[in-house]
Amino acid sequence: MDSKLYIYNTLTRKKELFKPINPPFVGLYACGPTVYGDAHLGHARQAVTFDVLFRFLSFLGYKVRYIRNITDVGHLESDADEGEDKIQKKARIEKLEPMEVVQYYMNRYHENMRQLNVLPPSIEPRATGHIIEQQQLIKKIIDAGYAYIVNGSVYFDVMKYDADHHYGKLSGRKIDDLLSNTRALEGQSEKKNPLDFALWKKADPAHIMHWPSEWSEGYPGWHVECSAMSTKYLGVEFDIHGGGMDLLFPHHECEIAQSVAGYGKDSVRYWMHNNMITINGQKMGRSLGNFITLDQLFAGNHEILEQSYDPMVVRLFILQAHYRSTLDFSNESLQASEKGLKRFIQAAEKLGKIQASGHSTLDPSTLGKKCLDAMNDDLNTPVLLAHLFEATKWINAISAGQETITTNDLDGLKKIFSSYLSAVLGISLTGQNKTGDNLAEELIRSILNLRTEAKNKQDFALADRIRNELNKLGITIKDGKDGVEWEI
RNA sequence: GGUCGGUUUGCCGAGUGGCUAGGCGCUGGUCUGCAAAACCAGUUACAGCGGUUCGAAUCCGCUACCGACCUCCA
Repeated sequence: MDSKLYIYNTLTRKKELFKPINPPFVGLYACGPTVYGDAHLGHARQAVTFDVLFRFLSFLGYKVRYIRNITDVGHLESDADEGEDKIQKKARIEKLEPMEVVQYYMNRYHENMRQLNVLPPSIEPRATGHIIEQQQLIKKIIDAGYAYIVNGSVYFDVMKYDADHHYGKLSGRKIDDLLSNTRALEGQSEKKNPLDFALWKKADPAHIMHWPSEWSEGYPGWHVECSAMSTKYLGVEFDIHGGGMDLLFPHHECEIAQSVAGYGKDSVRYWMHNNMITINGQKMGRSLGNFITLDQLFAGNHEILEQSYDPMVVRLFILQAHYRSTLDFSNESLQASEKGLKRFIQAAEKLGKIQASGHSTLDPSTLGKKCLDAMNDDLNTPVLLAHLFEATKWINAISAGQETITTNDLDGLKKIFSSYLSAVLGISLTGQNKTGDNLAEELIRSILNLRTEAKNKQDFALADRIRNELNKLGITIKDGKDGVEWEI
């Protein structure tokens, strides 16, 4: 395994040569969603980013164990470890079991991932299924002296930890700065210090999800699940841990502290963080309420969407930017990606029909290396795509008879398309660019446009005929002052 | 306020001390009954001001603006 993959390590703020701890095995962990709402574009970016990493490592020949968790308990709504569990809140509002909420949104998440051609991870552990592992880790941290118990809750002692190690080394924070910036809730906190975070919380009587423990009937804190589950399946030390940049602090910082405190060493070799999707220059986020869900995107069902977008279009849109840059949502950009995808699909079709010749007028021999170099450079998917677009230009030229290619070179070209575009980037080129539903909608829309034209020409006989024909199919037409509406 | 990051051609978005990123759009062309589609060609920018350098969009400094994190968030 002699790869030259460089990845940007948030811990060192540098691109580093990737060396697995136990080649050819690679352990990869990425923070998945908290399932209390539909997945949005930001979740798609996280999932696609680490899916591509998973695919590329596998492509390079590594045996990758990819863990992507589902958070189904434990994240509270407000700061200072107070407030209501989000899943519980949803359950209370909708009169469901918390596990029903979890199952519902998890199913929908999986469906969205399938649509985006995101491969299932090797293991998808859930926090509620690893309460014991979390308790074991908490116990280790207590035994090591880095946690204290108050009224049945267990808190991580950040000051004590920082005295021995360095709390803030991932996010570049200093404990003094953090302290001067905490919005401390004076008085009622059980914590010794506002920076301390909960490892285990005693459940108040209204709390639905709780488990027995030696400290109290309660539930695990925000950050333990990832530390417990990653090390359970990947070992105390593993290769890569990823997630969104917004998890960098405090979530991942706390994970490091927990590992060092509990296991006596850092668990993670390479920390990777994908950047945010922005909308009008501002971060898209659940808490900001400015997000577009994937279902809305795929259906065109949101006021700022001019049309629906195929999941593959969304995937290509995401991959046309580097994962560490912010990516701004706009209809124009998505539409540009839609055209680009079409270009790839048509090139792939042509590629299957090209006849080889005695000699090549183009030299595709270096293309494979360029593609590999792009990916090796911290997963530079936009550059890889640029090379692949270059290849489509060649394919078009060969197809038009302007250039010729040998069987050998043709095979090479085909191989590059299938390995990089399909296998590594996960762009599916089946040509099923539109779902059946979207196609039907567009057919109806174009028929209605014909009718509008007829009406404009005073050809009411034709216009009425179209309406009657559609009526027979159960489609009702409603002429309004803002245009034609229809429903089935 | 602290920490970090960004400012690239009409839009999105890579990149690098000297050589065309790419996609979309636009313009022109090929094709075509017309149109569309498709294809081909053209479209050379790097916030401002200083500095380092033979040479900087690329390194350094300052200024302006934008954003992220510091509270749950992918």
